[in-house]
Amino acid sequence: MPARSSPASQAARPTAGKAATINDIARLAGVSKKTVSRIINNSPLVRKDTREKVEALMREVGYTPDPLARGLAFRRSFLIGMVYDNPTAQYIVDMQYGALDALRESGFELVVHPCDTRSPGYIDGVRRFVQQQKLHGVMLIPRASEDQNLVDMLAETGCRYTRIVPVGFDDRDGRMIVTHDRDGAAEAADYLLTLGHRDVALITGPLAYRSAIERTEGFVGTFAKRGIEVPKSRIIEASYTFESGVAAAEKLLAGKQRPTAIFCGNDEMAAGVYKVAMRAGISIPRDLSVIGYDDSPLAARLWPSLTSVRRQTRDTGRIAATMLIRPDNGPLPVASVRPHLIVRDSCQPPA
Amino acid sequence: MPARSSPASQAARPTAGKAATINDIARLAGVSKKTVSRIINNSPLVRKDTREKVEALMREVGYTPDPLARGLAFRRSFLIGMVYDNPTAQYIVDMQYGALDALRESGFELVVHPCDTRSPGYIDGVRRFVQQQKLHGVMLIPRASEDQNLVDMLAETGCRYTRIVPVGFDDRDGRMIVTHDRDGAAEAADYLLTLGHRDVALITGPLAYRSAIERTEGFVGTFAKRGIEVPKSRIIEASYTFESGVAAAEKLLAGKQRPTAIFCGNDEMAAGVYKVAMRAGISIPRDLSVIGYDDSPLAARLWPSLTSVRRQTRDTGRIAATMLIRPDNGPLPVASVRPHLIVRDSCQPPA
DNA sequence: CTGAAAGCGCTTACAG
DNA sequence: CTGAAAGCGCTTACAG
Repeated sequence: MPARSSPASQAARPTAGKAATINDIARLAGVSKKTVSRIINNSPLVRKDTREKVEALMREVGYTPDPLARGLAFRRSFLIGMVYDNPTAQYIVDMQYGALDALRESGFELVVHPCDTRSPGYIDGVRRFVQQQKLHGVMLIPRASEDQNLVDMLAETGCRYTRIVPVGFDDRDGRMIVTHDRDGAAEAADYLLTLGHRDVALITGPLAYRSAIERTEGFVGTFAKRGIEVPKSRIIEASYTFESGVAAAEKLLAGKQRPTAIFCGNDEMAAGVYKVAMRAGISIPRDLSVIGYDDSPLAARLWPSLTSVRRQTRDTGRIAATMLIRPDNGPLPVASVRPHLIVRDSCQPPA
Repeated sequence: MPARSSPASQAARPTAGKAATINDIARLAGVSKKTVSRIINNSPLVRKDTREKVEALMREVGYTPDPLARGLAFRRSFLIGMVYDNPTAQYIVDMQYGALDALRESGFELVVHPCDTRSPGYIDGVRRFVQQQKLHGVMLIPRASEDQNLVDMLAETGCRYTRIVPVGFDDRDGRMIVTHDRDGAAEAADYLLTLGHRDVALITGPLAYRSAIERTEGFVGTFAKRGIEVPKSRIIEASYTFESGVAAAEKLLAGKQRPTAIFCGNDEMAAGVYKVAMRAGISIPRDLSVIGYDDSPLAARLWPSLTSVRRQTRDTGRIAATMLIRPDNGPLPVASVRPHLIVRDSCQPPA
């Protein structure tokens, strides 16, 4: 059989149907595949002109390395996991958008993993997710991010992670983004103080979560600084749901001694306050001022539109993902995101 | 060097730190790795007792095949992509939950890919996503699912897909889930007719989308069957946003000749109607009945709570993902999901 | 700065 | 029904 029809000489260029591989690039460029590999991985051990020649070729051929093959050799995939236990759809979607902002053109993809932190096996579920997929890293979203058992498991398996948490968590590794909830609540309190409110109430999320504690302390503390104590009877612990907001509002708005303003731990519960007030003929904001937290789509759609504390959710997601795909995995400075008040139509000075 | 300390004899059991591989299982079970591979892939060409023995061993060791290695050999990953261009967060999250219901314990994971169908390069973006990740399949969510160019690109690259679409799309391949929007709108119309409404109005989504057309025709057609024509002046095309709902409602509610009821193509626009009505002192439902579409969280949180058409979003996502991971890739019967009306407090007979 | 060999953990194609 | 060889497209470990 004549040697000239050897497969090697036929495959001088990759076929249109099949994608080019590292071998094609190496052969076409006249270098070893190891050199191509070095270029893919941004190794400094490549001469500049070699790098440029090969990179031009890769662009021309439209070559991108196969993440499956790279993952197998690296023993680590190019997938970022997002682990969350949060009922607020807009928050989750914003966080996903933010993460994808950072991941775009990076070769990494985002794999979603909602879970139920109250179910006993959930940590094992995350462990299997992380280990089977050989995840490059995971983003821990509130409230799952507050679970130290989850973080310990991740540290034990050696999986890198970033946590999105309020102030008050151990920051020795630096891989966290701190959401200054206290500041957001304080800004809401300042605003109400400025309007002249003195008799205010608070509907908080479950105080088992640090974020709920931070928001409560931020609000109550700001009034305390002005010498105004918010009495215990004006603070109701609810569960971040609409229904729990309704129940809390019913208590607060029952008697004659109503507060002139209510600050809610999220917009869902604020919507519950709206419902109770509307039903009772209590006019917002004339008879009652209301402030929410989250600045969810709900806030602008309620009537009157709801003043609320906006979180930088998309930015937060972007920062968290950026941390995970940094080439070096050393300690990082702790990142901070600050909430701020969006003033709409739900507050005015007390009557 | 004595032969007894050979690596092979030391590695009789996989180490605690390292996960077992197909080689460990094969050696421990006394079969070839090819036989283990057949068992992983549910090949019928394995004797029953061999299969049971090996499966027991895999459970005992806690073995799961590496999706990276399998993907490399198969030339296809174990990832399902979700491609969407939809602003409604709850809809997207529900669809993700549904897909994950189907993917749980299957070895597949869900990779999200939001995109902007109005940007010129978006189809190339999806193509790169699909090809680089060697996706097992993609779910096409409305409204991206209506884009024939997208579907054509996918067919060309050989990537399997499922589309979630209204009635009216080519179903030769069967890989679609039909969301009978027309029926949902008809049910809303029937309900208003039963309450006695005759002078009704309609705020639709962009009629460039088949789903908006279906909802419009379902509503108008049901009135037509009763001999009632909905005049063109009572039909306003908006863009599914809150703001566009506000603008449409302002037109419809301006003069003295107001309709007694308004059906909206989604809840966002219905919230816009609420805002305009509230501001104008038009009482819902006394002076005006309103129906939305989506049954989003907003519906229950508005006051009065909004009657709305519920879509089986989570079921839809589950069915779409189930289709994609079926072992056979042949033609399938077209799946159907039916919307239904959730009656709340926003409608009553006309004054 | 560059490369040849071996390996990551699976499957395909072939043989029996 | 079972298996030995080669290969998927990369990287690691070593050598130069």
